Amino acid sequence: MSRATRKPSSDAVSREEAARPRERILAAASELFYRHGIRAVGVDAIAAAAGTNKMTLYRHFASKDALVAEYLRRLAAEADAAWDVIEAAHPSEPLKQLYAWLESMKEHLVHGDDRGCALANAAVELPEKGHPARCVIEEAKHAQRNRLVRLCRAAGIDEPEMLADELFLLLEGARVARQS
Amino acid sequence: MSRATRKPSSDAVSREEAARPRERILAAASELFYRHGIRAVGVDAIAAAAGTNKMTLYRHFASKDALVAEYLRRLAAEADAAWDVIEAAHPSEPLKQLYAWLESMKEHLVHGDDRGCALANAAVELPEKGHPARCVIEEAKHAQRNRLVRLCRAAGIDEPEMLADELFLLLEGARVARQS
DNA sequence: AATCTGTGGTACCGATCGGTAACATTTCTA
DNA sequence: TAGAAATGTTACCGATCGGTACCACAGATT
Repeated sequence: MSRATRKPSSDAVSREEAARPRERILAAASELFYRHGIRAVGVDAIAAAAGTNKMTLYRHFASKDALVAEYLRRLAAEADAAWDVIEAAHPSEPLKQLYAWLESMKEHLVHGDDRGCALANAAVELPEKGHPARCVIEEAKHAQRNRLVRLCRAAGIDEPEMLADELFLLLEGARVARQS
Repeated sequence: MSRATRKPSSDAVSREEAARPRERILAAASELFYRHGIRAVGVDAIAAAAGTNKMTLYRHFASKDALVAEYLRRLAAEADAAWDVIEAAHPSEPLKQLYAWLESMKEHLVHGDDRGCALANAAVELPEKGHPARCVIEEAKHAQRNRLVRLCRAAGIDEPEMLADELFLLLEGARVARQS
């Protein structure tokens, strides 16, 4: 009805908040994919939620699969950025970084995020080997685990890989258990 | 082409192996749902894999959702039966039961089952609150956890709920991590 | 003013989905 | 053996899916 997505140049604010269609589409897709599942959301619904239409969507993304891949790539990048923030907050204090990470994970578990890990969910919904999103998922998960291992090692823990795997699996388990 | 699903009465073997359509449909659905995901499998594919057709499927199940619910109900029942087998194998030895359970879980993780927990996957694919399958999933997961808690308590463990939750989450995490 | 690019709008395509109608066929049972 | 019940077969329905063609309209550039 009363959308105000027009005239992005005359309004300095809308340049930032009602960003270019590509960003709005990605934002809408993120929310809908996470909340309702990837296969449950059609491209029409995404375009509508982004305040645009299907054509514009397909001008920015070659296919729905490409959009899904980009959605997961963004998630992986955000997770990596969160790691960087924690690292910057406690420079050269790996143990504090570890605690900060655990705290942030706890926060995600307690509030919101009641649909678990978006990457893991995507892996469940897209089991086909050749899907362009699968390699994104696997790479991201490996990166997360490696980063955790590195941190445990830097913290001087005896068996860094053991603890990292344990934490990693516990976190994944908690996220998947929260849904049921 | 050369299906031999006819004449179940004249052949004593086919009475057992090529069972009634309802069982064949459930078996086919179980395999397809687990391997490719629930939303990715159509009723036509299930009927074809079961050596029958869509009409017969709909004579035994009111809808696809009902079939999904029954599929999950069967899984929960099988898991419960596995518990009973372990319990019967080591009567009044809860610690041995616990080890046997861990061993069987390890077995499931190492061989096959590379798509994780079917119930958890279903929870990811069917996030809608009102879906008939959701209550089945939640009830089954609660039952699993309760049984594990009871066993830990019977084994004389100090904080049975703590250990049970830890094992439970680790298992869920391992299963979901195996996919990525 | 003319043009070019990005976007919105709409209508449409072929495929597939869950689900049903109607009828032929087989199998069980009385 | 005759009828009842279950199954097989085919065609179809409306809805939705991912994806595209075509044209109108806006803003920026020259």
